[in-house]
Amino acid sequence: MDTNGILDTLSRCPLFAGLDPEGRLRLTSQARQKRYAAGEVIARQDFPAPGVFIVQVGQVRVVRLAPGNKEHVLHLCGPGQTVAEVAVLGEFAMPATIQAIEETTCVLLPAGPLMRALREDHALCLQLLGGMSRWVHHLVDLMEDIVLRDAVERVARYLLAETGQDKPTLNFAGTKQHIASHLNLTGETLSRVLRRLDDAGLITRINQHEVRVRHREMLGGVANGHFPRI
Amino acid sequence: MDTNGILDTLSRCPLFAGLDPEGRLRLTSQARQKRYAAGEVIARQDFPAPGVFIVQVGQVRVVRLAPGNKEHVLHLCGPGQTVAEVAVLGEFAMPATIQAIEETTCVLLPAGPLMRALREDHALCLQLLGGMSRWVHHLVDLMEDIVLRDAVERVARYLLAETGQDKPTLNFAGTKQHIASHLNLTGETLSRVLRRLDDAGLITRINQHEVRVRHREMLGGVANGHFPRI
DNA sequence: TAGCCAGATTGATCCACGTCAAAGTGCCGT
DNA sequence: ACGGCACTTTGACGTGGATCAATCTGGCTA
Repeated sequence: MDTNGILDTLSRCPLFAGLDPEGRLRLTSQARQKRYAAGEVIARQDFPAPGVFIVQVGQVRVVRLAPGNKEHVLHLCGPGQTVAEVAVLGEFAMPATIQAIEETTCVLLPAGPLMRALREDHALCLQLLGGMSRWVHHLVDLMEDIVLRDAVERVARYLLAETGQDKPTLNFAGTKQHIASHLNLTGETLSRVLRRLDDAGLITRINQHEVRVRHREMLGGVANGHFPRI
Repeated sequence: MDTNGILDTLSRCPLFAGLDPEGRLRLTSQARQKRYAAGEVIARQDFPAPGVFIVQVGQVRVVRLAPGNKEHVLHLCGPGQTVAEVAVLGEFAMPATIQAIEETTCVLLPAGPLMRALREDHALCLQLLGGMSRWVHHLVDLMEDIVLRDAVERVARYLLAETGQDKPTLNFAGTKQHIASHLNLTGETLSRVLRRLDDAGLITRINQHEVRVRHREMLGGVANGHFPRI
């Protein structure tokens, strides 16, 4: 087992980075590395969480499933991010399914040892508390987006959040459907919105998987409800 | 200052009930009791959180405000429930406004002392971690409701959640607008939905403020997408 | 290189819910 | 008992985004 790799992953992960090396080492000894194919389900909604997963390589989606083939992508996670903390720490069934959307490797910190570590390690406890607050904050923001903003605003905000003026190009991880679902849109609507933004000259669709942001500040205006007259 | 009352409130509050009496006492010594008129703002979005509030008497709403006079009620809290934990523990600005919707008294645990206590008291830390997970869980559920279910289903679920077969009658706290906003509906739509459910015989609208659930299991069916043919 | 297939795009149509407007209801103070 | 006022209910109408149904695109296999 690649103990060094695991240790390394832990120190790169915001949730565990603040820990003292000794505590990290203790956790590492219990951890396992897991590999998943694209599309594979990592942990299933309504089942107990096997532990906390830290994404090492690849991309993972957290998706809530509901009757009638409905689904909603709560979160898209890349390397360094953690999933399933909530279910583990709250000791309830997974509120959502975790699925790899490309070939992915994760570190799994099994629930039992983690909870035991938690009972002893105060620093770890504080770290996780912070991480959890950030989760709530993120969810509230997501909620605001979905409830209070229309499609164009949501897409504009997403584009701004995922790019910077140093890195104006965004290439979509996985399918656009996943992104659309994350923004609570259909693929069709996302497509149409991107077209409108392109027509307005705010972005350029380079190809199916890449978009370049042209005017950040104007896009910011759109995100706040001022779509330029056509 | 009513120290006994505060201690009592803490032991009744799920978040602090598990604490040993000594720890509770320490917290109590720093706590203050506050009284608010109906409609008064307790803590404002985007400002630092003064501390954690525990509702003693009355009713409080947690509401997210957005440009364009838009708002969304994230949570309605009664006695024993806590608000603002997230902002305090995550050490960021309040993601939402807290407002009394009737005459209300709260216990305020100021942020500084609470964080200091947190650094020393491991049990407290674990308690809060659990509470936070429950918050996330609640938000994810709320999200599912809003994103994946239609108006009738949401109202049906709300009615079921707020009543029991021993207590089939629900009387609305505050205005119906607040409830409607919580379910991401307008007052008008809520009104229409209640009427339809009444017409179908599933509930009875006793008066403007009270509803009686007649057929729990049928309402459960409605909540899962089977509205009876008219 | 042709052919295939998943996903993306575009257009046409639909519908749940919001918005606006007009009663209706019930509570309060005088 | 009478207004007045805030909230609710109901109706008429508009619309954003979903749905359905063709193409279109681009990567992969043979």
